[in-house]
Amino acid sequence: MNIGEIAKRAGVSRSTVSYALSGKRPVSARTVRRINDVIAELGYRPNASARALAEGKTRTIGLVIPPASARLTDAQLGFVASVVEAAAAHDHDVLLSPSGGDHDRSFERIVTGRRVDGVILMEILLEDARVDRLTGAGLPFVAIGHVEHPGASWWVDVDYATLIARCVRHLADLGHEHVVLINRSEHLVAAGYGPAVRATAGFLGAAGECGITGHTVSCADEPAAGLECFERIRARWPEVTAAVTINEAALPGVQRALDRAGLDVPRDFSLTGVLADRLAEDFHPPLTAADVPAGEMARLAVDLLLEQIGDRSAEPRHALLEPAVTLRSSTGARRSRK
Amino acid sequence: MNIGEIAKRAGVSRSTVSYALSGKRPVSARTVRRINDVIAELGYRPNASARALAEGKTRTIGLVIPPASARLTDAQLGFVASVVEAAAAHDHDVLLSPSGGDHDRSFERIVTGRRVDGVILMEILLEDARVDRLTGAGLPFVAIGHVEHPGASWWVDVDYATLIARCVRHLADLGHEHVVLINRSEHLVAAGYGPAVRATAGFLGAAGECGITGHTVSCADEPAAGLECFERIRARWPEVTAAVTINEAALPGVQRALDRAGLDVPRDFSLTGVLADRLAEDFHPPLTAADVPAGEMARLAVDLLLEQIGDRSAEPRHALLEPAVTLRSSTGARRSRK
DNA sequence: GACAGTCATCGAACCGGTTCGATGATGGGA
DNA sequence: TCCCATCATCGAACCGGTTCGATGACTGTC
Repeated sequence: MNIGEIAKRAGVSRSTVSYALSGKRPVSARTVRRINDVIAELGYRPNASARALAEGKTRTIGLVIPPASARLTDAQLGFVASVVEAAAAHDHDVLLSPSGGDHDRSFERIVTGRRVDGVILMEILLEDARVDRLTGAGLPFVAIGHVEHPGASWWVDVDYATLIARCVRHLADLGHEHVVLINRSEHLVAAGYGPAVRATAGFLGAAGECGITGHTVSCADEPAAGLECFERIRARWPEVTAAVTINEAALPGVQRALDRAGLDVPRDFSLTGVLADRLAEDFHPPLTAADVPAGEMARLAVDLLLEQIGDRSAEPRHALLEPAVTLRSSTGARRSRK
Repeated sequence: MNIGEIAKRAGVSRSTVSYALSGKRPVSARTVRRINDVIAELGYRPNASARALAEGKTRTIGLVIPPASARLTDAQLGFVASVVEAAAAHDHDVLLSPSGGDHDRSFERIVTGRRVDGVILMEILLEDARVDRLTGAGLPFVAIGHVEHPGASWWVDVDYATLIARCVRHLADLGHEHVVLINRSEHLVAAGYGPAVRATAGFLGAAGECGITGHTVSCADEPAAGLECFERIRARWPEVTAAVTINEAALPGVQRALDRAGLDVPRDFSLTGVLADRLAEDFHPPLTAADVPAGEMARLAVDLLLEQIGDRSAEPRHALLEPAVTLRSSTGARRSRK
């Protein structure tokens, strides 16, 4: 069941079989046919490890995911699936590696064992040790999200600052004067998680420019936290008439809180933010929001990575996506209170 | 940066370095120390492909997932993450392969390329060609779910039939006489997806035994479908006072429909089923339900797979989990109507 | 009919590990 | 003092592919 066996049965040398399969040198049509017949008969497939060893290419990319303990969000899940599909479309496989927590052995295995040709790094922090580690190891990689000073690196990200700012301006245009940002968890903000930090910056900047009052709150990535968080907002800042959010997981809780308070969206309260289209559309009413296009980001990341693998000296490239804020039904003009 | 280089700098042969690293033959303490010093200095790590080729083991397991087009549910997502963690705990990596749709090249690559030592197969159908393919190829595998006639194979599953039957009996005990099963999508039922089919069987069987009326409906795996589905149920069978479900994704829609209809749970309507604990707890009120313990199943599957890989002639084993139906607050005695 | 130029194929080396049998050094016992 | 174990280490073969330089057969030309 190896190439030598095929060669023997076809009456040729091992190298001829190899060339017949790869097409890297001409082989007579008759010989190719004979070899193919034998291969079909025996159901032969080249051994991936042997090929990887000889070629120095594994045709595999590593995908570094957050550990299971930090429950993956819906968006992250979609991203993983899309990366796998995009890689499959290029005949590449995907090796998963949890990182963070105590699972850094896995990350090290991937980085130093030449198991993969390159890596896609999810959930980048503004300062991220893994980025330095990969740069140091000389392993091609594409980051999802970008560090504070990206320098010469490859990455794909959504421009949270700009998109959140657009949401704020949209609300200001509708007459809202007191708005709140429902951010991701305190922990992520403290750790310097890009989207959380940049959303805050974009929010406060735009609120200042528009001359309206902007409050920010952190909220754990769970429905229960969303409910609790929204009720706290109502209690603390009753004058707030609109919210902006990037916290997808908290959304069901926010929905529940709105229902419970008897607030009609958008008549009594407006809600918008940066969220996967699917979630925005599942809300009642559907949310005016900018998409987080996980599928597109995945495809882009894989394309960039393969480009980099193909030409190790290529100029670093990146993509900062700015999906449009899609108008749905969750934002409306502020009504005078009382 | 290869073993030869280490050997040269440490003044020993390649085999000595190999033995020092693996400990498969004794090496003098002095030599080990010298070798380790050189390795630490150069940051050497053995090449995984070369090792896999020589050992005939890749230390990698394949995880066959549904294609991204069939959006993964929350439970599936958690399962993937848990498999990766469990494998990492045994110093194994996980290679992902979407299957179904037009992505079967990827599945074939995994199966025939000796890229993995074994496979975990998600989302088994009652008749599943992939099971036969793997059996034929002689590649160790553990199925999540079991085919109709499992024969001598390895698998892990939740006993949907029994659990759903328990839910029905629980409702019957509370006095409910007209209950409905909210199943997964029509498509899955038709394709012979185990949980959907077995849930139906368990539901109808128990309803018959208890002498109550049981209706079944299919529902796509989306919140919107859940809402629509629940309203159809109310219109068609107004006498129904309780529902059993295995459709996690439809839950938010069901919740919305209950709210909209002004039904109080459990006073006016009871709801139970087989669902991930997390989702059951996020419901309002928290659902009385049996858990789908994705993490435990993942760990079990990995353990079984590694056992099988370690001893290829081991007797096939399987696990049919029967998590308890946890009483929360969503089921109550039927009130006489009107 | 000798010669150059293709074309198809072969053999050997290589990728970077593991493993087996052999060998030399050391020490203990008779 | 000789012999035999034991211990540490070495060299070579092997895993299953790819790739390079070489070789022989065939074709066409003058």
